[in-house]
Amino acid sequence: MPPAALDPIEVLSRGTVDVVVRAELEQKLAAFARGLRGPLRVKAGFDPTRPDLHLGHVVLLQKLRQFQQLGHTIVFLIGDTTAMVGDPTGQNDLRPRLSREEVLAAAETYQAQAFKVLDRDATEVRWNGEWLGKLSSLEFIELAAKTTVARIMERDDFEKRWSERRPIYQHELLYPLLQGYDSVALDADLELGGTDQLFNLNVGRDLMPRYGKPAQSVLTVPLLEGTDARVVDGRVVGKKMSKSADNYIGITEAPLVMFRKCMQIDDEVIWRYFELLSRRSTAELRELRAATTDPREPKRLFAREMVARFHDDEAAALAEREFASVYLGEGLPADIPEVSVAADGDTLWLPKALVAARLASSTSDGRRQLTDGWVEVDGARVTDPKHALPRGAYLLRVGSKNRKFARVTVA
RNA sequence: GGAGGGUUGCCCGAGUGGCCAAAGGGAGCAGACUGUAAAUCUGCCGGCUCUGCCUUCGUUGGUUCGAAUCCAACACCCUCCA
Repeated sequence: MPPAALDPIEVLSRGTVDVVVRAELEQKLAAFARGLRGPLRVKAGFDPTRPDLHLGHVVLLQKLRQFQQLGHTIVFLIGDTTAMVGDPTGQNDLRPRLSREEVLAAAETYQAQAFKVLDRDATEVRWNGEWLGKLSSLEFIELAAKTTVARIMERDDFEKRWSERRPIYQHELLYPLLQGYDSVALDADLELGGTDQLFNLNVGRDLMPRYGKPAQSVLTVPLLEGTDARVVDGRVVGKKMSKSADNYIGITEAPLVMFRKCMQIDDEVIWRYFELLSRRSTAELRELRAATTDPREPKRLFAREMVARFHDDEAAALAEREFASVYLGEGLPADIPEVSVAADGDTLWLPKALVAARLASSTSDGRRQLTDGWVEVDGARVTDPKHALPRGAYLLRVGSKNRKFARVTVA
């Protein structure tokens, strides 16, 4: 991808939601561009609890990357201490406390994945335990004295719970203060986060002048809609991408899986993905969209771009060919899961083989698949729910369009 | 503290003694049509080597030949009164 010189104004516009305060931030960027000041310290906090990054996380990482490309410094803050407090999410579920080892392991994976997007050399990695761990109770009280209850209660979630007389724990009120204090400790010039972080980011902005430091600017990026999103009346509608909703594209997923998931994105929604995730310029995308006659083409381009980015060009080319062969033709995927199962007597009942190969969730399910005609053994359809496989090796296929494969050895 | 309403499968929601593994919708899965998009249509959608059996309708116990349905106690949620 040609990393064309980035325009700071575009960085602030494309794929952003709130920019607080825009004029102020533009001024900081312009001052740097004219050599009147050093690079901005751009902070973003990461909760070291969810190690598997997907494209939704990439939206933020990519925005950070753009600031790196403009020459600024990214401060990648691992919230090892705040993770133990838990950001009040409005849910009343208390997050399980993580052990030190778990936090370290999660942070490790997180970084390994994040640096697929960020330039490690232009990134400063910090842990907030560094200063939060040292905060004395006196200092902590001082910190608390710098904001009012009214200010904290402005947060929608708190306001709502208060009016509904639902519990708000004191530590929840303190969380934004800790996050804000991070900005003080890091001398952040700008903090980035998802739209759901706007309040917390602004607390940091408010806090800094009270410590005699210039207020950080704040920029939020949208929470990417999942792969099941649709466009209704010209707007993208859908739940945010998440593993639990199973509407995600993980950046460590196999090339073929990634390619396929991209191809399954809605024709209109794909432009949202392009806007937030592609390295192509806005102008280029506009042209592409105008020139598109076959709606599959932009999806192929996007799929290729993502696979190339998280794997490499070769993998992307291969995934595209494999996709055409496996899902559009009669080819077999390169890696088919293999399992070996012990025969039950001399044979193995086919539904059990399907379960063992994880193609069916239960023997009842497997039996249904058979009677519904989904199953092929070595290329021949089998519909008898009592079918049993003698000892030997078999290639199982379930589904004809959206197919899944497994090699099973009955031993 | 008093009075009433509620708790059903992934979600919403019907069902008030057998015909209930439980209507209907949504989600999901597979298929047709396509371009592995959408929309539409069709089938499936608790488990079990399955024309049968087992477990499920907040929890526990009871009535009954038989309970998601009736009774009791308990838990949680909602509304009204104090």
